[in-house]
Amino acid sequence: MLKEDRHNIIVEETVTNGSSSFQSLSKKLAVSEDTIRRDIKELDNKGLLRAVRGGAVSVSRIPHHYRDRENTDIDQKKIIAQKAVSLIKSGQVLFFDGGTSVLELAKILPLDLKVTIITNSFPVANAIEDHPTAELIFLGGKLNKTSFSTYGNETLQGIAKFKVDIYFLGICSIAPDKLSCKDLEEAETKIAMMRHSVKTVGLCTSDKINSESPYFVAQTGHMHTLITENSKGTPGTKALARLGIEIL
Amino acid sequence: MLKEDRHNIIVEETVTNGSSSFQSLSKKLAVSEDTIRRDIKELDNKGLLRAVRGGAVSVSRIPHHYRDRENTDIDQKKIIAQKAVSLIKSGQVLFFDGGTSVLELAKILPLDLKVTIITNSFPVANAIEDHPTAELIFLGGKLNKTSFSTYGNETLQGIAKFKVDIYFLGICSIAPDKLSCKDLEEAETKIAMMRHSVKTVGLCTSDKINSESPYFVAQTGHMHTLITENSKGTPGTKALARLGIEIL
DNA sequence: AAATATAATGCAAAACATTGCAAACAATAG
DNA sequence: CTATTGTTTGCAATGTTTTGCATTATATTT
Repeated sequence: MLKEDRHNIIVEETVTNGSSSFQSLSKKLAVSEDTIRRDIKELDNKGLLRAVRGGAVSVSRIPHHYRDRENTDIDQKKIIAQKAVSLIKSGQVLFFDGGTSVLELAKILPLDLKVTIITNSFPVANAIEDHPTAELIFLGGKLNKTSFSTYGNETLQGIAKFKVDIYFLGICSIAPDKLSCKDLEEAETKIAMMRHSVKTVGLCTSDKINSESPYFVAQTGHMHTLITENSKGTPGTKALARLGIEIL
Repeated sequence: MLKEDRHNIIVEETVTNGSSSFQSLSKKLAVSEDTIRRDIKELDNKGLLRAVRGGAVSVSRIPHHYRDRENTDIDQKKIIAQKAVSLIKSGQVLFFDGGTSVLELAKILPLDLKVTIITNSFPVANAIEDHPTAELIFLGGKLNKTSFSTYGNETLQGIAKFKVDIYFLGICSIAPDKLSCKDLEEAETKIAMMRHSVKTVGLCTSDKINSESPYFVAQTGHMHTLITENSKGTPGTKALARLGIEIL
């Protein structure tokens, strides 16, 4: 076996599993652990993976604190994303904001869908990068290093240039009367996206229903559809349904 | 058997398997390993495959996708980035374009440097995300899925709002008289960045000197400084130095 | 702090690459 | 037909890289 082949297998193994150990690779490739160690050191230098004690881990463009958030309630978010995707039709233009449920939607976008996605979120952009037919317009602006999205005047002006079909809104907190979030700039972005879309669809794990955050986004009634992972209505969703919001 | 036939078989074997070894080819084609070695060296020169220790690997999965390009000539790019970083002072505002040498510069930016970086490149943005003090302004626009950078009217308008201290220009091709690149939109972006910066610093691995690409960017003379990994001047760099370009 | 596991280092054997050379072969001109 | 030239091929000598093992150093756990 060529060294090149071995390197490819190591990288592949590491990327698909998220990590790999000297032990397992040594057995799998029938070479000593020392050789694997040296291989991984080389691959680390090339930036193809990161060498750690005991083996290697895959390098991810998106840091951990975001990743953690991304992976909480992942099953619920997948259900929500599934429901949301059924609302999208080819040819539409969509706003995606920086929420993690919205990101999940970006990840499962059917490969034959020809849509234009406008976003201020780097993780969303990374997800769409690999999509064959979706077009992406990224909103410029200052970088928020915790949410990995852009904000500020530049971003708001960018949003104002469009009037899109659907805005997929990641919900931080929803009370019976109002939507709110944890960050002033994020709130401003969400407000602008709502104003420049025909229809607003909120994505929300049900634990966020009946919670509040410091920064006001909008009256709940301005949202057209709310998607949660829970199909049978809860008291919270029923109250929102009475306001005329479609619950999915 | 003709040499031509042998070459065809070698390429075919290498492409279908992803790789091939001197040993197996020698047995299969009933010639010595030395001959195979010489064949593969020839085919490598023609670009039909890549010679590696022990055999050859298929060239199909090599540089065309950004994530691969990122890792070619990495050592040279590191040298270039080291030289470039010495030009940066705290307080400056900088344009970084989407070149891979420029990305390397973004990665090694000293942690105490307080600069504002304006870029249209996602990889650069990802690199700067981790930096504690650098501020990042991202230029919105349409996404180019092969270079992972934005382009178009939106991007150009974004650029036009600034007049920065230094533009770090990733060079695709440089001939004695002109800079050029492989993509119309990329060329437009580079032109705009040059116009809206006080000083343009080109980063360029020396194999790109005296090459040409379809889309014109600028007269070479509009660049103030050129950085290559090769410190002792080559005929190519000396010609450029005579045009008044500082060579580092 | 001791015990244990893991990683870096030096080394020698093996695998592989490079170079130079001569034999084999083909093409061309005299 | 023969001499000349140029190319291709295999072989041997020499130089380089890779690899596994033993040793020493460094983390991690108890």
